[in-house]
Amino acid sequence: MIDALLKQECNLQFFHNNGYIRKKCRSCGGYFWTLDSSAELCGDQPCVEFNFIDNPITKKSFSLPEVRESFLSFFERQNHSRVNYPEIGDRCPVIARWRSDIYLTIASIADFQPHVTSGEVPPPANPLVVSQPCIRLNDLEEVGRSGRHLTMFEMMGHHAFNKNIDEIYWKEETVAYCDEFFRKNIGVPSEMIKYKEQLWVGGGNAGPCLEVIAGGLEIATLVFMNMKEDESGEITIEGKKYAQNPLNIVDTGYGLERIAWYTKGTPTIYESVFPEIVDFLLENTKDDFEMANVYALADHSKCLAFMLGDGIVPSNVKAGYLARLIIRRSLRFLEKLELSVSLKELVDLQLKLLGKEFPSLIQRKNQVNEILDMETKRFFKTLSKGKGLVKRILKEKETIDKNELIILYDTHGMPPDVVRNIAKKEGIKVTIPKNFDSMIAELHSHEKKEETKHEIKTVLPETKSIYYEDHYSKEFDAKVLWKNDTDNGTKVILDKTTFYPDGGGQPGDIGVLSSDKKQVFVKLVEKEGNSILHIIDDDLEIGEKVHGKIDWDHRYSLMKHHTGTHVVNGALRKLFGEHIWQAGSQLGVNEARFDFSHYKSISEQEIKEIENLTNEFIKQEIPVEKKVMTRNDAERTYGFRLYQGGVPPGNKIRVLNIPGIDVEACGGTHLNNIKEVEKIRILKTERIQDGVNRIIFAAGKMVDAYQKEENELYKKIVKNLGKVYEIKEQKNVTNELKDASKLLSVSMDQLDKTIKRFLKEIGKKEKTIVIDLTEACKHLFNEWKNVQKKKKKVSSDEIDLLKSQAATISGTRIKVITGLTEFDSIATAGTITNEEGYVAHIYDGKKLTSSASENVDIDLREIAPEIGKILGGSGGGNKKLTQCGGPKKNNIKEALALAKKMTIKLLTRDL
RNA sequence: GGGCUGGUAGAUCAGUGGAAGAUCGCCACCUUCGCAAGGUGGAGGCCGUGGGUUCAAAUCCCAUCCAGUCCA
Repeated sequence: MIDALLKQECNLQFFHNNGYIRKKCRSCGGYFWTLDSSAELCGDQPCVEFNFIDNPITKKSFSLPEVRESFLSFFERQNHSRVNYPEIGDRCPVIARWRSDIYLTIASIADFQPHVTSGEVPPPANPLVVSQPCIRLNDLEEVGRSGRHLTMFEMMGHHAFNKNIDEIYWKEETVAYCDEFFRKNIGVPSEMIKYKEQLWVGGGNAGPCLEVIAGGLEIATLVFMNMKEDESGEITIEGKKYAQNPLNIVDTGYGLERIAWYTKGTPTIYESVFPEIVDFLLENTKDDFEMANVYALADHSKCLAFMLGDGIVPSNVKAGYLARLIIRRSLRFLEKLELSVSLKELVDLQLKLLGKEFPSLIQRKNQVNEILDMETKRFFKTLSKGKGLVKRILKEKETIDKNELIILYDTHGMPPDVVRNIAKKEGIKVTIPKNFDSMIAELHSHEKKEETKHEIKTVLPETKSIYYEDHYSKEFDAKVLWKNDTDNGTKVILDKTTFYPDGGGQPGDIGVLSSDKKQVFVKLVEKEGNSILHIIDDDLEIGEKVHGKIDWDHRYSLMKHHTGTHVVNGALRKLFGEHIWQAGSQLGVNEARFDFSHYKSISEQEIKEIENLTNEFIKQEIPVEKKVMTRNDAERTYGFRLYQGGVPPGNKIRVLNIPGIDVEACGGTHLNNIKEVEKIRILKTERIQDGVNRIIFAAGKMVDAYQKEENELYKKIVKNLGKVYEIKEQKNVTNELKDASKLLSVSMDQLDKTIKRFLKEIGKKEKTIVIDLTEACKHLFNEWKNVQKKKKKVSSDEIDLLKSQAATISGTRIKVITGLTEFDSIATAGTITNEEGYVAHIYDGKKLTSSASENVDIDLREIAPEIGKILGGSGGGNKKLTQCGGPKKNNIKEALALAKKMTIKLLTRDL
């Protein structure tokens, strides 16, 4: 059925007019179009070998920029527009910021998915042409070895989006353009080109396609995307049903690097793509090396130049992990090649070479350098830690089996071949299972949780959102359109509202709705589609007219925090660089938290800088622009920077612009001028993940509230300390509290409690004069440590005193001691019985320790539980040392008496 | 987003419920013309933090913070 479909779909007038004939490949059975009537093979791999190596077919050999420019300008002449974005120019970034389903840009069409391809958003231009840098990590192992795989490549594409079948152009023109481009611009003779019929499937779409093959190499793919996955579709492909797509999309992909390679005919693609880098590596490597490693490293370093240059921050999550993966692979290739250059220098060279064609990359040079430095250090630290681990395992077990290899890699990041090398040096052979990678995959394959979403679709009346017309509207009149009683309360939908629903990190409004009869409280506001649901604590009737009023203090504080978040974001970017990107955000009435990508933790100094810059911005009293723009206009004007908080659906997006500071697509409610934020104070920063930091800050009045709280805590602590420490100066309260909690290694809310405890435990009476709180805490901590030490070190006077109370057991030479001490009972009893001939039972107020000298033949475990019982507990230990205790501390005399009695009984048993 | 580790002396790490250890480093002394090395002795620990279980917790349980690592 598919064969028939393809035959019909690919039966183009172009082929017939130009003398092409349709043939069936003798090897793979696929159909292809060719001018060569004697051709029996489709020309694709593996049916034929490459025949352009060392034998370039074109007259001219093309460099990458030459191929790119030739392509772009050819299609410009055919009325295609180049895409263009501020900051990066004629392309999209390699990190797919506008998409939530993939991390990396994997094809030129990815630039336009999902909104353009679904028909929801018009294309930025139609038709258009782009040379899109792409990254694919699927065939990582093949890179460098196969001679043709790359992780980073450019996919050139001319795209047309047809609402009707062929309003722009469709199959005939596509093939004609392609033919002309290859013939006239690149110089590929027509008779060398074969068009192979295929079915293309991917990302929920499908369509017929023609693979353009020359010299055994697929140099372009022309996809005619006209189907989409649909349960009620009539065409079945690979078990899934497809129906007609509302758009007929021309999706072409021309391999920039492959075309250059084809014109140069070098042994592998790598010499054609980065000749300078390959040469550079060869100059700097030692004699004995594998060429595949040179190629892979050349590729990876270019990939990194794009990843890091486009702002990916290495991390253990998401796209950041992919960057780290490539960094670590590169570092290992560097080691294997024994190169005298660092990864940083290598990527730097790549940036230098790419700078002309991709100027935005080189602007991030400093951050890229710093990131690579840090990542290199981190990797070697991991390796040296792992090395110790491997050696310890070898010492213990003298072998490393597959389970240990898996643990070493999965938990400790030790690549198996590195483990093998370490073991080899120790003279132990380790075999790596062939299916190691799949074993790791298997390990992780059970982790996915199936999320079942039960979407009950009920048609709800729509609500008009007043808050967008005026972010400051506080009251309104409306009518109840719908209601539903649930466990959480009654939900009502009004015809219009200014209650903001919970979403996008901004909590919903609270307030009241009043009718003629009563007033109900709005607890929660939710959004479902285009309806806004108010969850109320009482009941309202459908059709009732209500007057709504939101809790303005609540909302205004949220707005301050929301606009404040954007200002903080802008300040961070200004201070640290363009790699700063929102990773999450949650607003509150009291405070807000903002997560962002950055490659290191924020220092105390930096916190001050962020705070200062943010407050400086606020003082500039910049008006906030709120506007609704079409997606294309917004992207053209502001770039992908817009999508900080995720990608909004639809063609119209709300743009919040604080000129010169920050611009984002944002559906929240905002202030009219940033001066209304008043001030911002950073309460805390933390590193929530590798490569992701969190700032928690307060805005407006809440700053004072936090300051007040801190002042109170400070006063309380100083008062407690006052009995023992006379504090002369009050310095910066925040800093002093921070220092104190750091010093005592407790969190701020534990500070008061801890200081109280320490004061009690040192039992100090006399007063000490100190400069400030910090010094008082230092002093307190040292005193406390001394007390702890003293407790463990028993004074010899105490020992002598106790020994003098010893009673010799009649008929033996053994002395028994029972007594109380201020010192640690274990230490005391232990010290006594270091000398021969003693049994000691010592109580220190917490527990009773029984200890016997080495030469005394006694099992104290017979005694411990018995005397423990008297104290209301139990006891145990080993033969010569037991401990016991319990809550009934008043019974201690009785317990000690029994201990003595039982000791005598046990020791005189055999007499 | 999910999984797995680890947090004990300045560093690297032992320590599976009963008196906190080893190695290196540090300090002092001995040995030496001096250094390296060796010998003897010593200092250095809120066992990440908070709770719980227990007569008793570095150890078991829960939470939390920090660090590492793998996967999507």
